[in-house]
Amino acid sequence: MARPSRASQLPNLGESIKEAAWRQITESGASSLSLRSIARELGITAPAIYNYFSDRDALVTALIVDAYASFGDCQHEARESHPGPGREIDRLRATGIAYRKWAIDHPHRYLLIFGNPVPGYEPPMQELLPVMIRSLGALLAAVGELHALGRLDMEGVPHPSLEPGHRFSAIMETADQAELPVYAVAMVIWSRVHGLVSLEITGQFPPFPDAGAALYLFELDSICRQFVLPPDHSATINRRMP
Amino acid sequence: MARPSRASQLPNLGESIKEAAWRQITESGASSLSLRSIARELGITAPAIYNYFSDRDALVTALIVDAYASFGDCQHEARESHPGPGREIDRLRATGIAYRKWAIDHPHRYLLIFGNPVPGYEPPMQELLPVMIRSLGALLAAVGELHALGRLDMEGVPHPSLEPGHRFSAIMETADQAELPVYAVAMVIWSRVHGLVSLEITGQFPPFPDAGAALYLFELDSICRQFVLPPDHSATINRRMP
DNA sequence: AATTTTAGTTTACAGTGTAAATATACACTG
DNA sequence: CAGTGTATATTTACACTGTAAACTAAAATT
Repeated sequence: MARPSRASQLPNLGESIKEAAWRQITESGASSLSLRSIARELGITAPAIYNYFSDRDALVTALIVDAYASFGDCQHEARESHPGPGREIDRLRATGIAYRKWAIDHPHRYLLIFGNPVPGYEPPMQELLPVMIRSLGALLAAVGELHALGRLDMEGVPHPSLEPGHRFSAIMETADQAELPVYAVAMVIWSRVHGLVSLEITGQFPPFPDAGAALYLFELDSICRQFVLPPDHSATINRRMP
Repeated sequence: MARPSRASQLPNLGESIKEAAWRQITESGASSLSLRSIARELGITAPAIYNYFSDRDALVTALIVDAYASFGDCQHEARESHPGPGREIDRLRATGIAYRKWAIDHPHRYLLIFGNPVPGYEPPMQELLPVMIRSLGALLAAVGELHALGRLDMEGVPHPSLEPGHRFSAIMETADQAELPVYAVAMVIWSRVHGLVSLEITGQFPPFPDAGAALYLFELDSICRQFVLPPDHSATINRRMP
């Protein structure tokens, strides 16, 4: 008995493996996923998985790619739900709201891609970069269009210069030099949003009901107030004078 | 041969185990630590460790407690390095600076206590709460004294109400109801600082030289500008009128 | 129909955490 | 000092993990 007849085996085993992996991850925590128990759940033997994923790491990478795709979809959909001129702030806020919603709906996926890496896992950047860029591209676009309208307040934001040889250099080399501060602002926004969300997801939060939602909305407001200039008003005027 | 003579064994084996564990963690990543390889490094057998730690989890807990203690020391030292009245902002900033410095000096310790938890590890809150409270107490004190001086701008900060039965309820029940917004502000500050630092530590950062330091200083400034009112000025005056 | 490829199985090996039984060095007691 | 008890290790054993190698039979191709 070396191979069951096709009738008795489920089609699309590759996808089934990933599904089982997600099921396990979402209940038993992040990196306690085991090839053997996946196989058990699917009624096959463990080495059979190696026909679809060369490695445990390869499986993890596939999961990460899927997670990034799902996250990226969610981000871009949110942004595109407020089309048209004059709604740039709505687009920025919508991506922010969607960020937390997706993270709370899929905490383990969030931690898988943005948390600290799985034990021995070294992420293959070449494979992950495209999906990473796309998923964070929504925020970048939202900030970028505000900048294009002259409505981005970059006061005090450090103007970065390129560092060659870094893992993310590929992203940056294509960018316009003049837009580098936009990246810096996006980075700050991302870090704030990530800070709150990751603390909330990992349970390191105060015992206040709806604290997550309330603090998150407060932070979105803070972000808009700090970085977004009011529309029109001809040029840049100092809006804060003590 | 069931037990080597005391001359040939190292004293304080309990501490030696933790040291070996740290050595392994700092080089081979967070949760790839193995009792057997610790034993190998110390020239003993694996089950001997069970005389000092009832579990692999117990060892991890001990490491976490130590990490919190080191982190807490660092935080309080930073705060106390600017004593005296009129230097409240210095104290707040110093704890902020120290926060990142400690995290960068001990990235694995940082991820161990503030990152996503180790695979199957369920943190024993009863044991960890005291060290957690103490370590975050420095920030809380820095924010609290500003509040006591009427220099804390809590505009828009959500006023939380208590939620019973939460893991952290013990902390909060002792707190003055009127000081709850102080906790909220401290929480926001912590989340911003944690967001930047955790992204920097896990390598999810743009390829800009010193981006971490520059963005971090920018965020500290943002925090002070948003939450700290200028001294004196009799009462509270609206400093932002558009 | 013969051959090759595909997609599984079985077997095996080196890891891991940990429970149970065992043995000995040391500290106490009679 | 002899005898006992306890602390601290070792040995052995078990269940679990990822994964490499050999093998086998179903399906596709020639």
